[in-house]
Amino acid sequence: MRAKQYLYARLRSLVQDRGLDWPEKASLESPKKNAFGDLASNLALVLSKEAGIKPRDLAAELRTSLLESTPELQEIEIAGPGFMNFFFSPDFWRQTVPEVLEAGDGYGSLDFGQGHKVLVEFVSANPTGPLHVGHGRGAAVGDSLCRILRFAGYLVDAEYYLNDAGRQMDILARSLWIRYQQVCGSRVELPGDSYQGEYITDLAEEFYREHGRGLLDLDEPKALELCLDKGKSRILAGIKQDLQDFRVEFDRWFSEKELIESRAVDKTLENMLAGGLAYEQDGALWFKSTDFGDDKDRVLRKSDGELTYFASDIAYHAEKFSRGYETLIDVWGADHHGYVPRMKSAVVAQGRAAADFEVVLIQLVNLLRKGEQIAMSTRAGKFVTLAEVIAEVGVDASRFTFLSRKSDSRLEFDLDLLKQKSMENPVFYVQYAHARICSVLRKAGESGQKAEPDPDTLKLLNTDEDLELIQTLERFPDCIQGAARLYSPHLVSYYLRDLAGMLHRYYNRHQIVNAGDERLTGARLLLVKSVLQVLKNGLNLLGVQPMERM
RNA sequence: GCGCCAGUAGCUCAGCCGGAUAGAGCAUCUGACUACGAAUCAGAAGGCCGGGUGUUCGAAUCGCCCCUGGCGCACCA
Repeated sequence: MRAKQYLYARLRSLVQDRGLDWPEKASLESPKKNAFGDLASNLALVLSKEAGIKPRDLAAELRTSLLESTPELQEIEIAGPGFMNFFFSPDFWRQTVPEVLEAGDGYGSLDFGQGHKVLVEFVSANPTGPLHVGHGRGAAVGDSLCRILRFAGYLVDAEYYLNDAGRQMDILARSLWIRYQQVCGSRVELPGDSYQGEYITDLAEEFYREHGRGLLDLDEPKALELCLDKGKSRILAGIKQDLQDFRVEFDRWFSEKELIESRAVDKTLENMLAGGLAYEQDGALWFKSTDFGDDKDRVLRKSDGELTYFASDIAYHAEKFSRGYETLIDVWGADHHGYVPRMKSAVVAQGRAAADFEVVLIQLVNLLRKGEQIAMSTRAGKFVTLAEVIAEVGVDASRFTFLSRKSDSRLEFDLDLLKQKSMENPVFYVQYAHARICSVLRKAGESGQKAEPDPDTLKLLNTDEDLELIQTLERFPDCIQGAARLYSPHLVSYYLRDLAGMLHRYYNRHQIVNAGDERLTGARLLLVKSVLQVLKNGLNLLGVQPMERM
């Protein structure tokens, strides 16, 4: 990041000296191959036409003026059709080490978000049953995204939208009511659309222990109301517990029921009708979403007077904006992707830019045991819960795995594999690197070997492995920026695997403690300390614990 | 039928706002512990980037057409 900013500033002023603007398509990136320099740019290629000079000639001119004005640049090579490959002096790179150590837990944090207010809504599972593995993935991604965006300079709140109104809650109440009657010995059948999971029976039995057969004397509506309250609060308490165990925090739990009771939904519909965004037809109220790019108009209020979920979702999102958030991010299951254009059009209809509302889609989790797929069905109550997964493989391995893939592609989650402490399980690879450094530092402490971050000491970090490691540390802020810009936590986990790999390589190649030279040991201790810091910062963003011992 | 996502090494996946010889881990084979943690490392092997076509100096990446798989297309939630 530092090198890039430094070079960008200088290149840009050279471009401006020619009376030109920095072209959109010009790149400045660390190339895949070391031979292509520490940083490489296609600037000359892209600018050539506008500047009226052949790419390689332009590159040569830029090269000359840069080398004269910037001592930090050791060499610039011109390659191929006109790429410029920049090589910084080792001293420039080595400055990264004290920079990391000085910034500490803040290393990698950015002003990229510029205090922009963002609301991330995720999980938002109906409180009709415990969270399962799929919710776990959404929880891990949403939570990690919040952490990353905060680190990147956004003001972020995390919110859980509680669908505690409507038909699903009624079904829950009825399911519980019938199970209760069954526990009391009545011969009533569970309707086909009921929740059939065992947790309902457990709740019914708990209910029985508290009230005996007393509820049987109540009117059915009264009994159902009790069942609804009881079921909802118990299940919600379970969800909250699971999320807490999974290290997922929310700033707010937003109740749909309260939204409706506050008449916010009605008001939103009235406004839409008044503003010509909605119309009545066939006894129903319709949103003219086709005016905003949707492929058909959508119903807001059914002809029987019931609100659709879409109606309360529109009101809810309007409400979020009214609380001052500039960008709304929703984390949804990928099976809801068809809902995205409709929600976008609603946001645009409310006078917001389409980009103010973004949806991160989470693909299915394919749960495996011994290589065999485990079939799941929510309605039938046959699923593996998040709590079970946490108990079996632990929070760290689960979270890291959930965050190790692009969220929009399917994920294989093999319970047996994740319990193994092998390379099949990359979380250990990264945590091991962290623990290894801790161990080295302990050893160094025991024998009183110290690290002094002065320039002369740092100069001893002069091998290829030293510089490679340092350059990777220097890229950490770029990684954060990318993850924040693309809403992609998995980029952080890939980065950490890279960094851990380099550390392991370094460790096998170079002696740190007892390196034979006190100052050399000191220099290497500084280096691994800064690696430790970056591993820690990165793991924190994933919600994975940096272990000191394993 | 329409739309969205995916198709990259035997397996699981990165890379995708165009960039140079396409990467990683696992699995396979060969090596490395009398110094700091071998849960590690070094090396080998492995590819018409689903197929075709266009755009251009340059395409895994962008456009169009097809094939395959998943998911959506309600006055459902």
